[in-house]
Amino acid sequence: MRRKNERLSLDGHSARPPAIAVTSDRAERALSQRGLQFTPLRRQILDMLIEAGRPLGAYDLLARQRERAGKPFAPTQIYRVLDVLQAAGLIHRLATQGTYVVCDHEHAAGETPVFLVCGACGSVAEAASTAVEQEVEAVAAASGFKPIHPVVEVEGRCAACRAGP
Amino acid sequence: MRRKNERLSLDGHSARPPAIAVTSDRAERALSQRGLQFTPLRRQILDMLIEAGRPLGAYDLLARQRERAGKPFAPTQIYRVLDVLQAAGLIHRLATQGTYVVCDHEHAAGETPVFLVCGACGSVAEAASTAVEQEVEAVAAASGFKPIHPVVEVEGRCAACRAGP
DNA sequence: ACGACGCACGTTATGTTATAACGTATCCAC
DNA sequence: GTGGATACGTTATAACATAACGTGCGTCGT
Ligand SMILES: [Zn+2]
Ligand SMILES: [Zn+2]
Ligand SMILES: [Zn+2]
Ligand SMILES: [Zn+2]
Repeated sequence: MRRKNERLSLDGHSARPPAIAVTSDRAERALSQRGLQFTPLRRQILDMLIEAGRPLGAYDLLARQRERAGKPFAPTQIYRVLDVLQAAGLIHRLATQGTYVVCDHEHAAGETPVFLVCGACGSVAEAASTAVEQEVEAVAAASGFKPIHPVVEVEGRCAACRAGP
Repeated sequence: MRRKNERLSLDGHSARPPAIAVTSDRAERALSQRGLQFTPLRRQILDMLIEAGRPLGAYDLLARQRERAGKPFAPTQIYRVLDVLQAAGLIHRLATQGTYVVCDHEHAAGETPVFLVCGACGSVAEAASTAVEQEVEAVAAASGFKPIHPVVEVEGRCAACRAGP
């Protein structure tokens, strides 16, 4: 049962900018749709994640923000910003690592994000798959379970690390 | 005796042998195949997870082991045991929760474990799906990524919680 | 004007999960 | 008997996350 409506928007290696650039406009819209604002602090945290081009931990962001602002910051503040950005669909949390990464995609309903995490170089690529979503749904349906938030993270080896040292 | 996981764990599409109980024999075999031993400490931790019938955190296990032994234990010791049991395929770590749960299945190659986590009652059912494995493989192949360890955890509502309060 | 409300941010403290680094003992192959 | 692998003990620290409470500010209904 091969589904042909698969969308595989894979955006290569994390060193490169995302295919769908996360712009101020996108963030602005995503937040204001929810009655929230794209404040300077939120912009700064999001910018850090964009610039890093890879997942960062909350305390990593905390340290960078302290440098950047020259002021003390508390973990709480970072986590609050991360919660908001995540709720707005601008970033994802990687459960296997406890890190946060910019979202590459405009997610349509019926698509599950799939994260390809290279165990060698640490790069993470985000894809979105309707087929994975459907198969997960099938597994859940078999036990009467209703999926709300599927998490799919795959540890493995990226193309670059398979090719050379 | 605590209520065991209900037999929700089906796999996607193919008939497969029913989930097996985790016995001492299974543990003994799984470990010795790797040149490791099923020591008293390892047995105790595994037993706790079996008796609990649900995922437990490392520090939860630590506290129980301290009670049980009347001796002080260090987190390191627990994590070492968990690492060994996980490597032997006897338990799984749930990344979304930071907890550990006994494995329900004899996993065949080509099957991805799928965890159905009820956000209402906290129950976790394990399933195994070849279809999910294949679709994840397809997504990975599109970017030259080689999957080694797929993680699939689905937050949602279990059959019981959908039925009534 | 005024109060009630929601959002955004600041601050202090604490809780939870996981690993580093080093030491001891045992067994077994060479 | 030396070296390697396994297993366990101990101390300390790192990394991730939340609780609880307070301030300021704009908006809205009255
Ligand atoms: Zn995304
Ligand atoms: Zn790589
Ligand atoms: Zn399993
Ligand atoms: Zn439930």
